[in-house]
Amino acid sequence: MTKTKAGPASAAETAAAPEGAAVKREVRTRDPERTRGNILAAATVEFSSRGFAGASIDAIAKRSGANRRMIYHYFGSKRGLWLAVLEAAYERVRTAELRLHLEQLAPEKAMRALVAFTFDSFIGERTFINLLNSENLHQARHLKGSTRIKTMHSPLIGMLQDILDKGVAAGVFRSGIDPAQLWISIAGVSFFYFSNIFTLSVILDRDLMSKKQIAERRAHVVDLILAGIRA
Amino acid sequence: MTKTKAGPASAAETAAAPEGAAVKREVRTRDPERTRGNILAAATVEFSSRGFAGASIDAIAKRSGANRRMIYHYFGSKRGLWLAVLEAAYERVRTAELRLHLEQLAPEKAMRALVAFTFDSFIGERTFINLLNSENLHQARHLKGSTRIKTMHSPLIGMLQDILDKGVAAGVFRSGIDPAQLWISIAGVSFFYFSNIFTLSVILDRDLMSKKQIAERRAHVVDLILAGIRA
Amino acid sequence: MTKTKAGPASAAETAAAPEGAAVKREVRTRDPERTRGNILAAATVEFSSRGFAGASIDAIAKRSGANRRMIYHYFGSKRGLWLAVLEAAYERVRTAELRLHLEQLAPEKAMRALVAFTFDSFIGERTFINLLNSENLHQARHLKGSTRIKTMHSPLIGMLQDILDKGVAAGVFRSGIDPAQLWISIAGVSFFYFSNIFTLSVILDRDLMSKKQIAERRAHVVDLILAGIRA
Amino acid sequence: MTKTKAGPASAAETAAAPEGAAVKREVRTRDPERTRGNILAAATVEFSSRGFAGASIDAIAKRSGANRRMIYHYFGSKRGLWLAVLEAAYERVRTAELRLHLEQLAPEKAMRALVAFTFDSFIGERTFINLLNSENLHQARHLKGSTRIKTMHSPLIGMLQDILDKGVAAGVFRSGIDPAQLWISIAGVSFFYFSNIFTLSVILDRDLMSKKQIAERRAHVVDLILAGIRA
DNA sequence: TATGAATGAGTCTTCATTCAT
DNA sequence: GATGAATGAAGACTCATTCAT
Repeated sequence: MTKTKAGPASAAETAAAPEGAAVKREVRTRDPERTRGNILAAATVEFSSRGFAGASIDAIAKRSGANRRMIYHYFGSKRGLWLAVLEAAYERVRTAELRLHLEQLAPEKAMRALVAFTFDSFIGERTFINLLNSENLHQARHLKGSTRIKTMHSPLIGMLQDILDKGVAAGVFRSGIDPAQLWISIAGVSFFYFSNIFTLSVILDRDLMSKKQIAERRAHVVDLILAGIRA
Repeated sequence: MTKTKAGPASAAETAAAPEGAAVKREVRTRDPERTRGNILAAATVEFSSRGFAGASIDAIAKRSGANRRMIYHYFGSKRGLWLAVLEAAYERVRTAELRLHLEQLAPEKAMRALVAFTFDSFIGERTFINLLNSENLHQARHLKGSTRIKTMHSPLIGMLQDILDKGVAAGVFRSGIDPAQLWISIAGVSFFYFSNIFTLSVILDRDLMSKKQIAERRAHVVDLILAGIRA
Repeated sequence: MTKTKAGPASAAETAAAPEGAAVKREVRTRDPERTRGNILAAATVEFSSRGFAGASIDAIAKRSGANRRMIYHYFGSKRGLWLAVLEAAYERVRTAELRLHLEQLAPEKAMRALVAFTFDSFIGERTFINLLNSENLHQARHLKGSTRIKTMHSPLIGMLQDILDKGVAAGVFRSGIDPAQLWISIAGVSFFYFSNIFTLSVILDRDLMSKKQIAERRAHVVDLILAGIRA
Repeated sequence: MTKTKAGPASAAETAAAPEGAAVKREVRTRDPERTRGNILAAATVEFSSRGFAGASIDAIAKRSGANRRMIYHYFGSKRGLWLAVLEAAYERVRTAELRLHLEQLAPEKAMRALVAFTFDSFIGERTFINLLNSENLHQARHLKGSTRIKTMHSPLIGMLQDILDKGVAAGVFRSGIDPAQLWISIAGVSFFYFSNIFTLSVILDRDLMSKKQIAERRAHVVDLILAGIRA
């Protein structure tokens, strides 16, 4: 993201910009890449914590340390900014998924790892959850128009297919399981827990945010899925 | 628009107001119950389709056919109205759950019925999903203050406990399954599909809203859960 | 315009509101008719002196002494306000025209009076001129939608027809003159002088605003038209 | 968008830029005359169709294909640009007037030609009309400061004087007519028709833009003026 | 109970203009 | 000569809420 523009002063500046915090720079040099990045980071926080309608351009500008006008310069509109935030979030998730290497593992171990990875990816990260919920509230209006996201296919489904095939061949998994359906289920049992963690905590009268509860949930999820596909 | 003060003919008119539709009455008699109900119905639509921040008091007033001031009269504030909407939604869900009678069924059949019921309860109903997502976006701020909802415990968990116990005794289910965790899983695999149906449809490039896809999902969900708890 | 609402205090209040000036009232009682009127008066000044785009809702609100929000309450939008201003202006002009009684006069005298009246109606009144020019800049977009203005036909054309007929019968006017064309000409020779008075003053290097120049113009206009239709 | 520094092919390209159209060039060479001209053409369109306040520097920049900054480079400010547009418009009109040669014609024929020429000069050209109206809205603020325009006296008034003198000498025109007043009248009966063509069409319920109506108007105007000055 | 009038702070967005390169 | 980045003020319009009747 950072464009090294090789000025003598720039090295120090690009060093540490606390992401998400309001940025105050003494030296206001020109750095479009940085300005754009700051806005995007600020918008991600605001949008994900308040929803699309609840977030305000003003607050985003303030948080990013940039001028309000710059948002329109770089992103055109509130919706344009939202889309950029969404795309960046998807990209981050997909990138993380790509770092997962399960080819060498035995089917059962691989599946355990994949489920656990999916579960863990939601811990301490409401950002993506909230963005997804908001986008679904708007019926994926923005996502539909994004060619960029459409081409970012999740590698997880391909991995699942491979693992399932190997497991079936090894006689440990039952056959006939649609990997896409299974992926939705794995994501679902994890996502729902974190997405609805606040209301569920009230309804069930438990603190689902606690480490203990999360660990229990993790174990349950892995067990349930593994048992669910066993031969 | 024309206002005629309570004539003798008005009694018949107050009878049936189609809930959820914008109400246009020639004769506007005084009918607190009705006014309140109209506002609540209108607010449910607006809140669930636009989220808390996205919904406007004005739009709700217009849709309900009531005066803007009446909203404050009956519900105090936007947040008060939101809470009332939320409570009513929970109540509707709980009431539906109570109509479910699984006691006489064999454990497996009962479990299948319960999973299917949960799944079906989300079909064609984004209202509750959206309300829940919005409430979680706000970290259950309103729910926490509602004594009414806190006492409305879902009967499903109790049912699950019974079914699991019977199944374990009959040797068809494995033991050691936490009914609350299982309930979250059942809800999760169903909820996530419908909650994220728009983004998932784009990402997976399938029309998940189609009857065929929903039927497939339903079968997968029931199978997965049943297999997941089998002895 | 003033709606006498027969409260004991209202009499004093409705007395003298200096039209067009910023209104500051100590007692801020409710008086919709008055608020609406104040806004309309303020908008007329702003719109006519700055054009549609140049006028600002804020300035109109300030000048009217009303809240900015009230403008939207009463007129819906800037364009709605503009239309109301335009309609009121047309109404004032038509009303003035109706006070003209030329039936008893001899044809030549009547025609002189009508031309002079038309000319005089533009003296010291840029309001209507500017509104018309702005509306034409926008291709009569608003006027087209106004049923109210469409029904306000100018009585002048009918009068012209009568005068022409009588003059032809008396042998003082030539026949075959279209009253509508003549009306456009009478209006044109007067309107253009006042509408373009500033640029013409510069180009011709004369102060066309001076009383002397205006008197000369008036004489020329009356003479030209009279000579132009003479038999 | 791609910027290629002055290649050998660029010479041919700078030849003919269709004035008034948005310019898209692959090769963007340095051509001050052209850039200035493009801006001026774009500004003429924007200003004349939206008025001074309604036009935006941004839109002009976009339409001209030039950089926003260039406008300030060449014209200093929005007002400076407006003045340049106004001056160019006047120049075009004056140049057209100079091409009119009436010296050889008999007084009546010459006068007819002059009136018809004036009338025709407004057909299909709202540009100048709108610019004049806007400038008058601002009380000729910019025109007053333009030494250039002040020296561009309309040759028409001189021509009128000559024709009137010849006509009086020949006994066909009455004496004592001020050529400046007559010029204003000739312009007025023509200008007003076209300037207010939209509102008049609505009010009179006729399509004054139609060829038939314009022809009728032209005949009326010529006849009226000729009759108006006849001896 | 019910209503429309009224408010001030807020919304997103665009304005003309200047700065650094 | 030419460009894109950056700015603060202003644009129209909507917000949730309260007041007077």
